[in-house]
Amino acid sequence: MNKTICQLCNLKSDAAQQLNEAELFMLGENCAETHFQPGDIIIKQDAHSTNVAYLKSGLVKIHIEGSIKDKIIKITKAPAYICLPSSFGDKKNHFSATALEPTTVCFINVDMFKKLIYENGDFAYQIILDMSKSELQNFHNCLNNAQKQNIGRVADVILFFANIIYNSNTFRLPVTREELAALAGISRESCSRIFTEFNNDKILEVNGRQITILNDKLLRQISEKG
Amino acid sequence: MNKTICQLCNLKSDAAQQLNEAELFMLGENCAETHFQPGDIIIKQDAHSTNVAYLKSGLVKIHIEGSIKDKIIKITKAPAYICLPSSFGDKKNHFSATALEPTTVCFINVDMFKKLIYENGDFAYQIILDMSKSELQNFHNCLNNAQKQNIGRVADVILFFANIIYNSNTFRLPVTREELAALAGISRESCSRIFTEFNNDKILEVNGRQITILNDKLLRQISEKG
DNA sequence: TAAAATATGTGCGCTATATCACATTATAAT
DNA sequence: ATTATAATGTGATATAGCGCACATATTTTA
Repeated sequence: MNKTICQLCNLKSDAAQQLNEAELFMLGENCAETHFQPGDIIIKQDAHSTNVAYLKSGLVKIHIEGSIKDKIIKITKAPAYICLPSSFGDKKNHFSATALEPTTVCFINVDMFKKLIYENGDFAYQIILDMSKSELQNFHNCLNNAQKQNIGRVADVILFFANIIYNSNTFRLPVTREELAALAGISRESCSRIFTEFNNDKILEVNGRQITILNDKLLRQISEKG
Repeated sequence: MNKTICQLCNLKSDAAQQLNEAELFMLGENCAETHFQPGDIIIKQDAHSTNVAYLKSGLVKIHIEGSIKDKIIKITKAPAYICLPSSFGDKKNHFSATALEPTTVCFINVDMFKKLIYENGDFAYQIILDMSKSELQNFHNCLNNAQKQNIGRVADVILFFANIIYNSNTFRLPVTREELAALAGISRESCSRIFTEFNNDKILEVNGRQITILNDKLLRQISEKG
């Protein structure tokens, strides 16, 4: 396992910022930094999980492979631990994670991670805080998808990219229409039609994957009303 | 705040079982045991959250009040911490919790709870383990609801009561048809029709809320196929 | 640069399911 | 016991959105 120098890292997680020099050294000794290109699989569903994955930089999709279609659970940007719950308990990956942009991941030995939880209360608390926020976010997503109709879901996804991922009203989608549909939980065709509609109604300017939000207010209304 | 004697409690959570005498004493000093009857509100959505809620005995529904309809997120039986993620971070209840059966809840001061996380690594680790399992379960539920059609969702809910809650093929539903529909994410009418169908097809014997599973195998198939 | 493979757009019919309307039956309140 | 209230069942209707089929455009590979 390639060793990493965590002490010098300026992209530490909130939790790792609670660690002292000695703990950071230990962490580095049990940590492997790996780079991924778009499309590379970072975590493979159903595989044995022996490491905690910390997303140091980049963007990934968390997805689950069904019999036919792939369902995208969520899109996560750095910094974040990904698929943390899979690392505990049954030690099996419940989901896959695939890079959408060039991405750096630190794989941390799960026993070392546990040791840090046991020995550093501040670290443990930060992990719990992270998991709490993540879980509430997930619930929010699930409910949105459960209650809204297609147009609202697509509006949601666009606002998510604009506000959470890129902090800009102009951005290039990191996913295909098919993936966007899988994230919104709708069919590719419906997704396509809604993009056309948004473009015609001057809510978006759509140029392939290049998106500009023209009518933010209306888009929000659509997202809220469902 | 009524004091509780946690040392003598034989319904301790996995986490609390990691505590020593002194810690259990402290816990008891910052803990109020309260009883609820079916229909009683245990946690109110949007209210300020100052306590962690431990479900010592009984059964509750976790739900979110929409503008018109109520969506039931999940049903949780004792022993379990409920709405834990709401207690951290923004300290606001994101969901409501309502008793479905006579229920006992221990409200634990959140600062005491944090203190235990900071000071006892085994306690912290158990909490993380609990949250991990709970989150994976939630994901599973969300995905089911996202991908299955109505008949599969209803089959799911019935199997959930039989296998997870009551461990029996004969049981009395603790919820109305309307609530069951809100849990499955479908309309009351559709739910009603599916019950009739299951009864006609001799998959279930339905007598109001009294349910007997007659054809477990078929019910599982329906649940899996969606 | 050509060819193959993906990705995307769009018309059309079908079906699952929500919703309305109302009858009927339980349950709670007086 | 009797009324009021809530819960449940069921027919009829409307429609959102899926899936198919195929055209077109874009990207990748050879």
